[in-house]
This record gives sequence, structure tokens and C-alpha cells, in this order.
Amino acid sequence: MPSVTVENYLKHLLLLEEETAGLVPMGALSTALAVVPGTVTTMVKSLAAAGLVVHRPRQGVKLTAAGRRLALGVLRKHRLVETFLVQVLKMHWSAVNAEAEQLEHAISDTVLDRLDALLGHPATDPHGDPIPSRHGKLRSQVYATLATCPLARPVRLVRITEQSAEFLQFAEQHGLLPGASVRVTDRNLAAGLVTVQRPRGQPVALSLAAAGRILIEPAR
Amino acid sequence: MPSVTVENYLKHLLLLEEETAGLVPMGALSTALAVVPGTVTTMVKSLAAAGLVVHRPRQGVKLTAAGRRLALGVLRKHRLVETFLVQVLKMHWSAVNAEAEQLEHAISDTVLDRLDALLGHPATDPHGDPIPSRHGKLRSQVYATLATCPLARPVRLVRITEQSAEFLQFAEQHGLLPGASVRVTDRNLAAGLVTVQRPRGQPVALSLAAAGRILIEPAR
DNA sequence: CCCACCATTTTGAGTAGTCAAAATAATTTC
DNA sequence: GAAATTATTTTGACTACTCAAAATGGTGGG
Repeated sequence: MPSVTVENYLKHLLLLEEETAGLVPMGALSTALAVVPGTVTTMVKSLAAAGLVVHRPRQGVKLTAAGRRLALGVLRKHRLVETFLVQVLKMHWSAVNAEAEQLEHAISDTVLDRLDALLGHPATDPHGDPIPSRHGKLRSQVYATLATCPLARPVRLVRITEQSAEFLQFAEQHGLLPGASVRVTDRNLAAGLVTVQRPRGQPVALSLAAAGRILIEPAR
Repeated sequence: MPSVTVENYLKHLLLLEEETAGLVPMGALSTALAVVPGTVTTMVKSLAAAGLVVHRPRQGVKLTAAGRRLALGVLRKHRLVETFLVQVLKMHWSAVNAEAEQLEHAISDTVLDRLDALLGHPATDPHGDPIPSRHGKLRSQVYATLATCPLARPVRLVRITEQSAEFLQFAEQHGLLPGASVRVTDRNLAAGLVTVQRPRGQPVALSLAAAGRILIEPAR
């Protein structure tokens, strides 16, 4: 049974692979896990010895099939727990990431399956992040974002790929929730600013970086 | 924040204090925690240094007020989680102890309070074990047991103080659940055997030790 | 009273994970 | 193409736990 630490390394590696071409650099893992780079090197070597990752020295890491399977299991727990916390315990979506961070390592597959059934086998968590299936399939669709979509056209928010409580609270305050329909009215690359208009309400200004974390699809 | 290990030492110490007069011997903790006695000595010394227990060398340990407060918090989490697993996720009462053993260390006070509210602030868990209140009060009533109660009189089961899945499955199969009404028809001290009769059904034979783990009160 | 037995404590050693800081390699810059 | 910068790895050390096995202290029987 992998330790909490191992589970965390694998989960973050999976997350980083999603947004990285090729190998994940050690530094990226190091900041994601909030440990010093030397620790990551040591740890990655032992994960490699266990057959969970492939380590190319001075280049980076990636998951093996076995590592990926484990990581997907952890991610599934994380996202189902988040969904449970919001839907059943009525917690705020900005608070559940931190909670799930702990619970994902303590919940058994048995309990998880019950939870999944109770929730009606949801496809995504409250942030719109896809929940890996019981057998390790992850529907990982490529979406446009508020930083890249065409101007003026109505778009529907599908996913917020940013877990910080502050950002999520900000987003909710301005109606930027998965499912909401908005239009990007202006995008100023020089200033790095995106202006978003929702049906009834004030326009909202976002940094380009923030806008890039909000995934969308053409509305209707 | 106390480590999982510390939480486990404190919780088991609390449980052992309930059934021990005076200090808890090191050996008892050692078997409860499934570690060798030397480990307990080392660990208890560090808990004592942290002000969580009092250690009288060669005699035993007991919780300080601070240690007890922490232990009650863990026990509350354990028992509320058990209740949740049975009442909401419909798990079998014989399986939930093992699950709660893990979850009790991962669940935050916030989540716990929501769970408590969802369950309607239950006073006991599915085994009849009292749930410590949010402020660390533990209603710890002294009950008679099937090993000590008068013969032939109808009694109501209130609590099963034995967590092993096998025992709980056996108990359920014979209708020995909290709330059930039964009568002890025979008690053979020489053979160490207790015979229990429930309203409609075969008589059940139990060892004296097992009978002592089933707490009762006079029925009506 | 002494000896044997039991529980407990000590000692020495190991594992998992971490950091600080020095060493090394790769990449960019000029 | 050397020098400077940046990322990564190494080294040495520390914390929190754990075990095996030897040492110690009490207790109870003869």
C-alpha cells in the first residue's frame, strides 16, 4: 500500500503531466509539493526503483503505467470526495479542495464506490474537473479558455482549473461558475487583461493568467 | 497538529482507561497498538514530554487533561464516521470500524460538524458506543452485561463493546443488535457458557467473555 | 530471603521522508 | 566559446517512528 507521500507525488505528477508536454521537470514537482528540489530527486529515484515513474536525470519524470493507475485512483478519490462535500454536506466549493487533500488518502475503495453510487456516478467534480472512472479512464477533453476564445460570442463555462480558495470565492462572487454563460467583450494583451460580460451584471476584469484557468465551450 | 501515530496512542489510551482501574500498563497499550513494548515506552516518554500523558515508570500511563481532550476528539470522529457509514452509505456495521480507523485522522472539524448535523447529532454509534460531544463530554454509563444480568428477565441490548468483524457478524446473525430484547436463560460458570433466548428464534450460546461484551439494561 | 518470572526499559540499528548547502551539469548570454 | 545563470543532484544531517534483543526492576513462591 503506497504511503500518503507516494500518493501525493504520483497525483501531482499526473496533474502536471496534463499541462506539460513531455517530461515533467523536477522543479515543477518540487513547487507543487512544496518541498525542496533535492527531496524530489531523492524521492523520484525511489519511485523509479518501485517502477512507478521513469526518471531521466537532469530532464524530468513521467509516470509509468503502474504509477498512472495509482495516481488516477487517488485523483478519483479526491474529486469524488469534493463532490460529496459540496452536494451532500453543502460545503462551499472553495473549501473542499483542502479537505479532499486529506481524505483522498484515508478512504477505501469500498467506501468510494458507495459514495460514487450515492452521488449518481458524477462525471465531474464541483469545479468541472473530470472524475476518473473506476477503471482508470480519464475523459480529458481540450477546451478553449476565456484567454483564447473568440470575442463577443456567448460561451459556457465548463471548468475552473484553479483550486485556491481565494480565486474560487472571487469567481463565485462574479457568477463565474461551471454552467454559467458569458461573453468576452475585450481582451487587452498588452495590459494582460480580459473583460467578461455575463447576462445580467457588471463586467468583470480578469488577468490573462486567471482567464486561462477558466475553460469554456461555445454556448448552445 | 498531532500525527496519526500520536492520535492513535491517545485514542487507545482513552479506551483502555475506560476499562482499567488506575494506570494503564504499558503492555496493554502495546497489544492494543500492535507494537512491541519497547516502542511504547519510547513513545510514551515523548507523549509525556509533550504534556499529553503522565508516565509512572514501571507502573503505567494515563492521559492528562490535554491528552484526554485530544483523544475525545479522535473518538468523536471515529464514532461519527461509523454512524455515517452505516446510516448514509448503508455499510455493514461489522465493516465500519476498520474504515473509521483511517478516516478519523483525515477528517477536519468542519466536515465533522456537518456530518454530525446531517446525522441529527446522534448520541451513539451503530454499536451503541457513546459519541463524545463536540465539547468533549463523554456519557459513559455503567451497564450490566449478558454475563452479569439476572436470569430469565427480559433485557434490552444497548451496546456491543467488541469491534471485530467476525464477532459483529455472528451477533447480527443471531439478532443480537443494539435495541434487541432477549432473556438469558442459562449461565454455566463452570463451562463458561451463557445461553440467550430471543423472542422468536433459537437459543444462542455465547462464551462468558463474549457475553461480557454485550451491555444491556432491564427491558421496560 | 533468594530465585525465577514477568513486565518494562534500554540500547543499537533501520526506514521513510525531509532540509540545507555544496557540487555538478546544462543553457543562455555576451 | 568562455562566463554566468539556472536547474538538478549529491552529501550530510535530522525527525519520527519502529523492531530485536539485552538489561533491569519488581513480585510472588518456595
